[in-house]
Amino acid sequence: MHRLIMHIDMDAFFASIEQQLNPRLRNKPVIVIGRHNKNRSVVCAASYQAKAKGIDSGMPSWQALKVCPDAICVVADSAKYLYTSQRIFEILKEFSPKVEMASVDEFFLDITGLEGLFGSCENLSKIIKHKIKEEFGISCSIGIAGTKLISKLAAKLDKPDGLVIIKDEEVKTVLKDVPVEKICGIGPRLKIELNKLGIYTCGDLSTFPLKLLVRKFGKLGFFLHMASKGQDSSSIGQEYPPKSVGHSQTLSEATSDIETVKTWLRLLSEMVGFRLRDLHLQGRTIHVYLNFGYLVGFSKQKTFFQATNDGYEVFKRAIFIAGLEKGLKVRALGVSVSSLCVANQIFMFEQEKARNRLINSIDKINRKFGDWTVFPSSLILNKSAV
DNA sequence: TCTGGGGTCCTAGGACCC
DNA sequence: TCTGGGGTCCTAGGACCC
Repeated sequence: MHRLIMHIDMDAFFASIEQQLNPRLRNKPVIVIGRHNKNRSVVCAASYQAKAKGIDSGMPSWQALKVCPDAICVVADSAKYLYTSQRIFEILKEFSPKVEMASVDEFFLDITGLEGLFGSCENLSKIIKHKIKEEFGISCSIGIAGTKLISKLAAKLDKPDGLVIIKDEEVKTVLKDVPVEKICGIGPRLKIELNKLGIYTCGDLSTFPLKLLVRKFGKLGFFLHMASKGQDSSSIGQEYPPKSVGHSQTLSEATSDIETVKTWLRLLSEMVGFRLRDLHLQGRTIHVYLNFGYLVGFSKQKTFFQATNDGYEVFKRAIFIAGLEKGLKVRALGVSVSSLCVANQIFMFEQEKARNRLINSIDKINRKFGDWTVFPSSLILNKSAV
């Protein structure tokens, strides 16, 4: 049986939620930004009224405000969006057990065999759109095709509130004139490289010799070839544990004070440790990243014999790896942990056992009364920034 | 005013083992 | 005499996605 994949792409998700929750924002150009400082943020989402003025996500917010001075800025509240996203996931699960949350605002649904049950794909799409609209007051665009790749492309072709169905026999014709950069996985760099080879559309890409693509791009060459023909065998609904957990922060202004840098590393390490413990994971590889300005910085990593999810331990290792020197002007920094495995530490020594009891108690308090009710005293100067 | 923060995957070179 | 080839792990860096 032919597979049938539905891609559900929420329209201006963050901005739509904000407009729905605050009627004063409706029908107005709204931009959702990542942090309070309008000059050092980027647009996470723009309402369709803002998009009409030329604003789109990823744009620096100062630039967005230059383009559209009357845009209303709202600071992103990821907990709200994640909650809505999970609720949408639950709704979709009622239709098919094979659902996948591709990102906070995108879902894949395997609807193979469901057309009969709901009359047609169009009808099923209408029902899903209606359910989401009824519950959250927001719209989505739906793409349906035989593969994840093409269904995702289809959903983008008619936004907002669109529905595009691409049948297997139509794929070749539809893709022929689609610019290569519309394919998920082909970004700005790859676009330039392909253009240099005279490849501008998926049609161009599909007739380019596979041998040459592989010689130039390696494994990626295979993907490009398959993608240009709309072929993609990846399945839906497989859940994988995370491969890394990290946090990073851009400072409001660059600092050369090592103590401030250490304080931030401690905070980020504690946040990473807390999330790892929440996920019942621990990791052996610690990555530290320090940025000193535009395109200047480094990232270092080291793999340790013993896995950890203790924020203080992550911090100590991060400091060791970073080897902080005087005179560095730090603008942004990050800590992440990978080489993850299930946390099942056995503590041999009384001191370790006591430390573990302490961490568990702090986690319990913080879960009950909110993050950072209890926090390391060395963070006291910076708690306002948390 | 001058680009966030969360991730994934791939590559290439080096070390090391058998 | 003096070194093949496969495999794995580690590290740094880059491209890409939302």
